[in-house]
This record gives sequence, structure tokens and C-alpha cells, in this order.
Amino acid sequence: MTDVERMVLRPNHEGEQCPVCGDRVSGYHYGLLTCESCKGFFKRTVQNKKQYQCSADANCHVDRTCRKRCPSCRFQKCLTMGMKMEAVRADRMRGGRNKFGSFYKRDRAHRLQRNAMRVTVIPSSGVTSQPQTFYTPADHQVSSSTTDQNTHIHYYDQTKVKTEFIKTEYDAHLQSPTLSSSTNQQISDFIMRPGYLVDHQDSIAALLNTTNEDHLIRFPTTYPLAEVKQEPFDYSEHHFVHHPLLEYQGYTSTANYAPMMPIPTVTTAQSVVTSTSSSTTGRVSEPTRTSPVLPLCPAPTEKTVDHFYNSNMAEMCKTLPDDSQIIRIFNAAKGMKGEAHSFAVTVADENLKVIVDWAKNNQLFGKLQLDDQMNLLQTSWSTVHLVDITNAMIHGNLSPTYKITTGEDVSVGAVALLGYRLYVNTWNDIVNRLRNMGFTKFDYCAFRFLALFDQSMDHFQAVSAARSRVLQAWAEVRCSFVSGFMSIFEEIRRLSHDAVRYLWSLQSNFPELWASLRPDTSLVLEMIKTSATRPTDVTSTVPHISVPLQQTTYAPVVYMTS
DNA sequence: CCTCAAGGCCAC
DNA sequence: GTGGCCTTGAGG
Repeated sequence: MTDVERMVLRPNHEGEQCPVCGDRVSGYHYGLLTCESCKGFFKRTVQNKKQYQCSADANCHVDRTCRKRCPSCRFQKCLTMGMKMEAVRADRMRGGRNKFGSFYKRDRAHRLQRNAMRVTVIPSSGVTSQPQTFYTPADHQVSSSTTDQNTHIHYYDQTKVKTEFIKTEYDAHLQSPTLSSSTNQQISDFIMRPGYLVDHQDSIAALLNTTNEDHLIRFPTTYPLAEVKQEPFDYSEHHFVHHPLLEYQGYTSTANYAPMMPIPTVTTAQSVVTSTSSSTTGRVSEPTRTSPVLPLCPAPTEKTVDHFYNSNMAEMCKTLPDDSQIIRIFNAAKGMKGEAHSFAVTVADENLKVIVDWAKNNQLFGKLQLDDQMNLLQTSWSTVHLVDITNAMIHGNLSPTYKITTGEDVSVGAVALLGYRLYVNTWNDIVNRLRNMGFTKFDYCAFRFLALFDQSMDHFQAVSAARSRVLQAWAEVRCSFVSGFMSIFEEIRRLSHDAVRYLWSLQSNFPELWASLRPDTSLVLEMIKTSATRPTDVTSTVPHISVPLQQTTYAPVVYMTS
């Protein structure tokens, strides 16, 4: 290697800013390019199992000048931006390389290309002539895969605080290398692999009430090149078998750091570190103010996101659409001209509007960039839709069949599955099981949020953190029931993706039927078409599932005439 | 042997 | 507790 080559290949973080505090980046630390101080802070926090309590609203601004003022918000920001607690070694072994090494390398290459392609945007106001680059968590963090079975990363011992027993699925992946994948993942990747170009979605963008300019600005910084794979998973290495949550054994996990998220209430005074160091004096101070001397930073940081992280199940439930909504949609759609598929698509179209409305009003979803919102919706809408109808069915809000204008009686299951009648009995069985298990509003709420924050999008820290919060809030109210419901949720998720796959197959297998569904005006069909016809079409790049799925194998497409 | 992301040290 | 600098050591 020549000196010149060495110079080129040497990591150059010159000018890079720490995504947590804006200080100068010194290298990759715990999965993220950060400064030396945030590295040290993160390490100390995790090693010493510190739990901080924000003295304000858990939304303190964090920058280089005030990063010391609120360790709680600083640590939260570390996590939000993508630092990984798993990268802090339990055995404190020095030196060597960990399993992130290859990802750091890939990320560097990624970054190199990104920098070459990066679009700089000069504010039109002319207030500053400094070109401004945009970055996001996804820009800084190293996407994670968890297939390395030789990892020496271990979790720390279990703690007994109630709120600690939920882990992110990412954590589960890490802890169980043999379970690091599942066929479910591949199914969702068929539907939506992260990192593809988002275009031709003007209608969805309009629904999201944003402009395409956002997309144009942001796109190059996130996915500069279509051929550069956004890399949460190496598809070639994954042979998904279980949903990792099924390994949780009723959510009594061995360890995790969920409690290091800002906690809404103080469980024990001793568990909270305050800057007054009360432990050294033996006095238990009231954990109210992180720093009694330093003023809080004035600018709020991610306030709305933090609000979501702090909300409980009851608060989450309040955001759900009215129960009668889905009934109204069914009743309105049954009067529309067209056969069963048309009925199903009309219902889906109308419910999609409700789903988009709900999603964009979610504090966390609303914070995502437009293309991320669209990615997320593309992956999740069908699951949310199926969850909605499932919930309505369980509670008897829908009649089992609807007579449409052709005179045909269409079962709710056929509508729920977008016309895919092959699995209607499977779905009916799911409805019955959930009903027998005592499916509550909380469970519906959790299902809906878990569907929205789809696990295949967990490479976005915000999404995985949101999932964690939902799971945690859900477990707080439903305790041991969660595990059982979770496996059924996975069945629903698979069914919903199969239904989408089926609907898209009509386009080639039954073009006349497809055309009758008015693909030019249907939001749902537009969404499906965009997924299937995007430049890096995953239908041709994702290997086929090698492990047949229970119940939902790639069944031959059957157009069931009535 | 070199790299670089871990942990450690210690002045502040 | 913080953060800059040092040491370590697996992997390339």
C-alpha cells in the first residue's frame, strides 16, 4: 500500500461533528462517530449502570457547551443518535476488535460515497453563507447486524426494577446470535427493504402533508446511491426461525438498559443519580434537579419525541382512531360499484387515510423525514389495517359478511386480507384465539403501534426506541399476557404481508381484475406498485425463503371466484 | 506490523 | 464526574 493510498483510506473525521454534542469527532465509539467526551460519558454511564433523572422535562438541549448539565438528556441523546450499549464490554477487556468492526468499515465506505454525493444546501434567506449539511441518526450510526456468533459482548447482570424487563428486539438479536434472524424479516423485506428510492408517491406525500422538496434535500444524505445498501441485515446470512421476543419467556429478560431511558417516575431514591452526589454524604436528596447550580439549557430538544417515550399505554390509546371509524368505512365501501377485491381495496384505501392521519399525528412518526415516513408506511400500513379489522371483528363491531353491489356476500376476512381468501380461515382462527385470550384495547393499541413501528425498520434508532417504549408500556399493563399476544401479532403481520403480495400478483396474473381496481386512483395500489417496481426491486434480489413458514408459505396465487 | 475501537488513567 | 490522552490487542 502506498502512502497516498494509506492517506486516502485512513479514516478522516476532520470537520465531522459529534451527533450528540457537536464537538469534534474522534472516531467510532460504541457504534457511532462521536467525540471523545461523549465516548467517555457513554462508557461510564453504561459501565457504572447509572440512572439519571432529568430535572426538567427530559427535553434539555445538548451541545458542547452544556452537555454536562443534564446527563439524563445527554445519555438519551446518545441512544437516540445510535450509540449501542451492547458495545460496552461487560468483561472490560481492552483492545481487540468487536463485532462492529466490519460495520464500521462498511459505514466508512458508505460515508465516503455519501460525502462524494452530498448535496449542500445554502439557506435561501442568505443569513449565512455557510453551506449547511444535514445529518440524521441514520447518517451517523452504524447499521447493525447481529450474526457474529463469536461476539464477546455480554450484558450486565439483571436488575430488578420492574421497568427494566423489556429489551429491544435488537438487543434480543445480539443476545441470541442463533436467533438473530427470522423468515419473518425476509417477508417484510420483500414488502419493503430499507434504503430504496422513494418516488412516485405524490399522493402519499400529500397525505403526509409535506412537500417533495423535503425529500430532495434529505435523500442524498440518507441513501446517496441506490446500490449502496442500507445495511441493517446481511440477507445472505439470515435464516430467520423465531421471533426474538418469543425467547423472552414472559419478558423476564436477563438484562437490559431500558431504565436508562428517561423514566417518568422515580422508583427508588437510591436508584437515581443526581449531580449533588447525595450518596457520598449518605443523605438521600430529592431527585429533582440534576444540577442545582447550572441553569438548564433553554432550547428544547426532541420534546415531542421524549413525550412519546414517556407516555403510557392509556395515553397511547387516546391517539387511536374512533372505534366506529372502521364500521363506517365498511358501510360506505359496500355500496361502491365493484366486486370483492374492489370492496377490499376501497376499504383499505379509506382506512389508509385514517392510518396516515394517525401516524403523522404521532409525535415520533412526525419527527421522521418524509422518505422515512413513507418507508415506514409502506412496510406497516397493511399490518395496521389488518390489526384494525381484527380488533373490530373481535369486539363484534363488524358483521361477519357484507353484501356488496354485485349481490355477493363478502366475508370480513376476505376484505381484511385484500381479497386473499386462501387464508381467511387462518385469520378467523386468529380472531377467535385473540377473543378467547381477552384481547383488550391496550392490546389493540400495542398491536397498532408495533405494526406502525415495524421491526424491519429498527435500523432507525427512533423506530427501535419507539418499539421498546411501546413494549414496555404494554407490559406494564398486561404483564405476562404480552408474550402470548406477541406471537399472534407476528402471525397477523405475516398474513398482512402475504395479502399485499397477493394483491400485487393480480397485476400480472389477472390484469383485467387489477385494472378494475382503479390502480390510478387507489392509494393502496399506488403504494404496492411503488414497492414492487422500485429500481432495486427486492422481489428479484432477496433470496427466497428457505424455511417454509407455518401457515403462510408462498402459496400459489389463487384467484377465488365467488 | 499497522489499525483503531475498546478500556484505563488522571489532572481538572 | 469530565474529558483528553494512553494502553491494549484482535483482525487485516
